[in-house]
Amino acid sequence: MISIKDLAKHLNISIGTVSRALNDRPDVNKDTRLKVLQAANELGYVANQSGRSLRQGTTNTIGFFIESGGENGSSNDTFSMEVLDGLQSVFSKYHLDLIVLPCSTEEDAEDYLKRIVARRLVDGLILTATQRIDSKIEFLSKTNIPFVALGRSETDNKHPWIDLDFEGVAQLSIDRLAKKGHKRIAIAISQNNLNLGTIFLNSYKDSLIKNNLDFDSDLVLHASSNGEGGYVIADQLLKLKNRPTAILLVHELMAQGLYRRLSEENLLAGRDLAVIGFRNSEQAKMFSPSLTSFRLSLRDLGISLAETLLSTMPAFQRHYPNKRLGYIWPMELVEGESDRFLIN
Amino acid sequence: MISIKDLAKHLNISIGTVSRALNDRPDVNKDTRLKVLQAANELGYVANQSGRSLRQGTTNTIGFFIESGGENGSSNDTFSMEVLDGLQSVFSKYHLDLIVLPCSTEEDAEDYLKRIVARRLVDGLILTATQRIDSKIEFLSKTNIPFVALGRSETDNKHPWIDLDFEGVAQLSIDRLAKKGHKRIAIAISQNNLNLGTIFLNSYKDSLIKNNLDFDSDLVLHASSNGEGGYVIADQLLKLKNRPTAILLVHELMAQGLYRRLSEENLLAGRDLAVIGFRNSEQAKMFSPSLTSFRLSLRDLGISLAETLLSTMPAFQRHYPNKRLGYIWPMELVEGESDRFLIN
DNA sequence: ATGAAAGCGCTAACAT
DNA sequence: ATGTTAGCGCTTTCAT
Repeated sequence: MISIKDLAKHLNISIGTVSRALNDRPDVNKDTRLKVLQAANELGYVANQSGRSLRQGTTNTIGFFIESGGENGSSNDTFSMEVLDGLQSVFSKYHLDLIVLPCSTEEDAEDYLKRIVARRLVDGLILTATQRIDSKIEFLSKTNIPFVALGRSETDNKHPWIDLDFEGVAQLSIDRLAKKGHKRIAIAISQNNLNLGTIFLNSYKDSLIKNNLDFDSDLVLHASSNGEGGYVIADQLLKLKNRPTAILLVHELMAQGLYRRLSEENLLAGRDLAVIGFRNSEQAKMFSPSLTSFRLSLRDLGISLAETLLSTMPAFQRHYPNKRLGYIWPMELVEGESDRFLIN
Repeated sequence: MISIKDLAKHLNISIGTVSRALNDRPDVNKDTRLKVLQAANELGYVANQSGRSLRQGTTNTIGFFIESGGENGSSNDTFSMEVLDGLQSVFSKYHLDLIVLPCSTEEDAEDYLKRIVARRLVDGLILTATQRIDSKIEFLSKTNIPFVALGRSETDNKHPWIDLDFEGVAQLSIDRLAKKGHKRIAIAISQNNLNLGTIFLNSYKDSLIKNNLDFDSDLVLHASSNGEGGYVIADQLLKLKNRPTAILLVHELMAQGLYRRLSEENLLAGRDLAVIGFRNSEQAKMFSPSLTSFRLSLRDLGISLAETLLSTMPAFQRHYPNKRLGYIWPMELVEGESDRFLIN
């Protein structure tokens, strides 16, 4: 592999000049710059990142933290891809590379982050899998590495975050169902430690009150955020002596298992039970009946995450002067068939 | 952030000894080593990766290449997570970190890889999104960076690869459907450039011949590998004057849209049309009717990918002496309800 | 068993 | 505008 020394020798100029030319410094002759860039291109020279990082103390790399090993029911799969693309569309403007840092199930997330930070692998981090009490946030706040969290947390150290509008979704859903005459509305929330469950549940309660509906703890169902979880929830729901007429899901994947369990009893969403899912994924439309759920642009979310992060990084914040610290990402109702019917 | 110099000063010994102690060199006093490790732990010292990389010419990092921006219909989402976990379970034994390298839709994959390789970001690569003719493979073969491809390619430069058993799936499926009396069996393949489509289609043809069934090009349907694609395919299928009685899907996500379109005509998979999906994801069981498809352990696949890669890396190949270059990953039929019925 | 020092590739400060 | 050189943090060779 070719180094800057080789390139300089090849051109018969000093490595200093080569470096300056490649880094677009102003104090370099136009012709020289051209020659250098051309030679670099021809010989396929790209700066060794370790050399640069060591010298500059910066890696030009942003890390996107996730937890691998989808067994735990999050499986936010398709989600990430589009978000990643949005992130990259911003970072690429500043020649920042995005890498995904998957923390294995076998490793403690905080230990993992400690290693990443200490090794100086990235200049900034995007955090996911935010928990209600989150040691990752606590740790990162102590270091001075810039980061932005996807998801609110009660562990709030004045760090920037963006979260989905769980309140809005819960409220709009309950309002809508109440208007259709539903009195007993269940809610399916995830059983893991993520913060969103709590937020969603609280908004659900508030919205019930607003609509003069009674809260019944029997109607709060817990399961994992996937198809299986939906099946379990439908099963619990069917066993209730006083069944709800509607249900609100914290994760759209749950709909699959829910529909399945209903069909086993010859019941149908949108006829026997009103169902509202959470995120309007590409799949929502393909359910039968199609799932009423909430749309958001994941790519735009990625863009906003990137901009928020950059606004906290000294080298870039001039580009993004007035970013908010916390931001609730709006979601828009997409009417489906799954909550079509009215209660007399 | 603390450096090895600080640590050495703190302990009143030379940085050479500290380095040796931390790297488990034999020629260091037991007590010294203990003291160093303890101090490192206390002060939270972790070696700066750039410094190490620069000196050693190695990064102790493996890259997992993917293409971000799921619009293109691959959306292999949940897939990756489990594979990643398998990979990490192997790499962690050797203190190798795994990072995911998402190539944005806006960037050419080969250019992206060139940058990654030239910057010396990783010691080895796992390639995905393998194409029939794949410039990524061609490029990587020219460099001397170790890599393993997930997916076969006609661009074969004696590089290691692992691929799913498309032949086996096609053959078992056709045999099974033929045995149930089906004479007209359609196949839904992906419209992108990935190699798997070709392989799947060829095996399908071969298996038809083996079962004395006629090949009809009308029964080869193309669409994107997602719910939407399944909808489109069902639509095409319904328009055929001479409809097939069974269909084989190259991607299980297609089943969603297919079921949907069928339901719009009051048709049902497993009663009016036999459907066999590809991978038995967690979702398959949650379809109604449940989807006959093929199981594989993604975690084990990840483990095998990792081992294959290591077997080509000089520093590790002694641990994995006799790995094959190419390997077809077996898949096991899981009977569902979607192909239940018999043709008289 | 330990210390001293070279040098990996790069950028930036200083010199010219 | 260009050349020269120190030094980022680390490992490893050569002394001792």
